[in-house]
Parts: sequence; structure tokens; C-alpha cells
Amino acid sequence: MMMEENLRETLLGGQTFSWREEDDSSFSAVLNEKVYHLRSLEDAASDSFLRSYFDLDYDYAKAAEDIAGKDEVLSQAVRSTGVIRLLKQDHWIAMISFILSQNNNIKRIMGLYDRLSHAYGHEVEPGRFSFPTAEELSKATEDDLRSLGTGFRAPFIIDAVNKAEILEEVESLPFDLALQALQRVKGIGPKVASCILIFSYQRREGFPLDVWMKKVMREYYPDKDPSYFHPYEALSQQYLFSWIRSQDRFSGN
DNA sequence: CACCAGGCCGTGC
DNA sequence: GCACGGCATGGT
Repeated sequence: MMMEENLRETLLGGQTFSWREEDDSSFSAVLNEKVYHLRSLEDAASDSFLRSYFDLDYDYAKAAEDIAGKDEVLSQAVRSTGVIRLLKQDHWIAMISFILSQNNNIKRIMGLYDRLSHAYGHEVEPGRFSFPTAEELSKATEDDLRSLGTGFRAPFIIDAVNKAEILEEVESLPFDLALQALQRVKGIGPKVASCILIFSYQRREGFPLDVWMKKVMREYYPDKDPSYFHPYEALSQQYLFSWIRSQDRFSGN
């Protein structure tokens, strides 16, 4: 079974909030002090940063087939979605992104991401701004952040700026301790911590339970826990998440 | 008007 | 330990 790469789902499906779809259906993002433009995954192969970012050395097509073979629900989820990847994002960007994500929707998270970039990042090309570093974001007060629309997440962002050194500590910690370390930041609980570990530390044993995934588990896996999906916990979760959201035609995202 | 969004915090028991 | 309300903001 040959499955097609679903770059759109990888870039816009909720594991990163850095990418935007252009009118010509290409994708662009400001990363690594540059503006990247992509039409397909092949465009990433010649760039060393993107090769790593898209985890090109991992065989996601084989993983998709393994996952699809696990049970009927996963088979349906994988076949209806196509191959999706787990990105290697910057730790800091992932931490702030998923703090922004709590009790929020993808469209609005992207809007906040852009406003933070414009207000506190730097211009790498006319009109294109990088996501602010921790030092750049340290210039923002809580009121500044609220005025950008972050709402009750503003103090969480301030706390993340002050505890950014945790991101280095996490590198050497096993999964459970890494999960605990990240939760020392206010506004980071189990779900947000799991997303940071999966989408920027390649910790594939993570299995974030958001409102959508709780529904999936309740309806299709009532007597199972995340270890059922081993060794593809994180990737299975991402397929199920994409699938259940695509089922809901009125989810406006 | 209500209810929801890739949740978490503080409180009460 | 677990249940519950509150929370900023914008969309449906």
C-alpha cells in the first residue's frame, strides 16, 4: 500500500503554528532566521535545516503502514489522512506555542503567534518576522501580552520566559521526569508538556489527551491506555487527532 | 443568547 | 487523591 504524503496536515494540523498556506497552495514560514517556501517535501531535501526539521531520515511511510495494521480504527485514520510526520521544532517556539494552545483553537493560536512575532520578533525579510526569542519576549509586560489577545495566558508566558532554562535541562531527562520538569512552568500541564516533548524533543512515547482525543479514547478505545499504541504512541495520537477532527465538518478549523 | 476551542489553576472536599 | 468553576478572546 503506497500512501501519499500529507504535507498540509503536517504543517497546518496543529503540531506547529509557524506555517501559512499561500494563495498558490505553497507553504511558508519564518524559521532559522530565514523565510522558507515549500511546495512539496522534496523542496526540503536540499536544505540541511529543513532535512532535520522534517525528520527526513525517519521512514514515516513504513510507520504509517505499521500503525494502519494495528486495528480497524487506526487503519481508517491513516488511510483517510495520508502520511503525516512529527516535526523537530525549536523547543522555545514549541513551549510558547502550546501554552497559547490551551482552551483555544488553531486559527486563533496562529493569529497570536503572528502578533507575537510582529511585536517582539525581528524582521528577516520585509514584512516577515521571526518568532521572538526568550530574550526578545522578556521585554513584554503582562499587560503588553494581554493587549495582543493572549488573555489569561499572559502570566504563563511571563513565567515561561523566566524559566526558559528548563528547556535545556529537559534534554537529558527521561520522559516522565521531563514531563514533570516542564510542568514547573505555570500554564503547562500534562497535555501541553506532552506536546512540547513530542513536537520538539522527538519523544515518541508521548500521547497528549485533549478534548478530541478524550472523545476518541472514550468511543473507540474504552478499555485501552496509551501503551496500547506502543511504539507509535505519539504518531498514532496524531493520526487519530487528525481523523476525528476531519469527521467533524463544522469544526471551523 | 448560548457554547466551544489541541487545558490549567485554585479551591474544596 | 478527584471534582468543579473560572478563565480572555473570538468564532459559530
